[in-house]
Formats: sequence, C-alpha cells, structure tokens
Amino acid sequence: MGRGKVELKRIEDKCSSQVTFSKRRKELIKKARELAVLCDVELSVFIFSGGGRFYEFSSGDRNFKVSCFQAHES
Amino acid sequence: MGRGKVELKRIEDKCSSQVTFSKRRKELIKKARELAVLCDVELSVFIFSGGGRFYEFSSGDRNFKVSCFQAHES
DNA sequence: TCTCCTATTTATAACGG
DNA sequence: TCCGTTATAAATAGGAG
Repeated sequence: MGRGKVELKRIEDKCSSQVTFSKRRKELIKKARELAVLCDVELSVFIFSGGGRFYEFSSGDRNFKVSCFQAHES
Repeated sequence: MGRGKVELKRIEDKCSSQVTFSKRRKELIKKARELAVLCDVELSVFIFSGGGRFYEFSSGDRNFKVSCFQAHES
C-alpha cells in the first residue's frame, strides 16, 4: 500500500524496518481488536521483537493466561 | 472499507458475523504473517471463536510452545 | 463456507518535522 | 519515537453464484 508496492521480504534497512514495525504492529492490533468486537470472539496477539520487547493484545471476558516458552533448537 | 463504513460494534446478525469473521480472520493472519516476515519478528495470533473453534498463526525460527489456559472467573 | 465482483473505505510507504 | 500529508495499494462490505 502507499507509494510503492510492498515486497514480502525482510526489510534490511534497520530504520525502515523499525518504522514499518511500529506502524504495522499498531494496525495489526487495531485489526485484532476490531475482529474481537465485531465478531464477538476472543483472541490474543503476541509479538516478540528482535530487541527483546514484547507486545500483547488480548480480548475476552474471561482472562487468558498464556505461558510462552521459547524452545531453542532441540 | 467496502460499500459501507464499518461501525465498531458487535454484529448481531449471525450470518453477517460469520462472513465478516471469515474474511477478517484470514486477513488478520495475513497481516500478521507480513509483519513477521517484513520486520523479522516472531509473533503468534490465537483466535477462539464462539463455536469453540480455534485458529492459530505462529511465526518464528524457534518454535514457540504456547499453553493456553482459560481461567474462568476466579 | 468459498469465489468473484466492485464501489468505497482504509492502510501505508515515503516523506517532512 | 510520534504526528501529518499524500498518492497509491490493499482491504472489505455487500451482493451474487
């Protein structure tokens, strides 16, 4: 979308990647929230950024407790 | 988007809700996949539909093992 | 539930600040 | 990082099959 067509490959440029991540992360969570509200479903989105930051969105009347384990190559 | 502006409230009509859920769920996961690829981040999306169905998307070089517990009102 | 269609709304890339 | 702007790409509501 936007000024150019997006190519589905890793954005090498750190700065561009950061900007895109910030924008798309926000919109993904917005879409998730919309889906939850519109269709009355419960959902969770977990995002683990390379910098070690963690972003989460969870909907639901009941609380979801989600434990995440990163299984390093076994 | 589309022919009418979307109103952010629960879609009461079962049929419309189902159709919207199907379309938006698909696109949400597509967006999630794009974000993961473009920005090289790991993420997971879990969707629990009212009908008891479960939809999931997880990215990542490492495998994420996610255990989900639904905590009924405690 | 899926596909196809299309008018319309939204998202967003690229930029400046 | 956030906030705007703008041209363009993409999503999607509503309908038909």
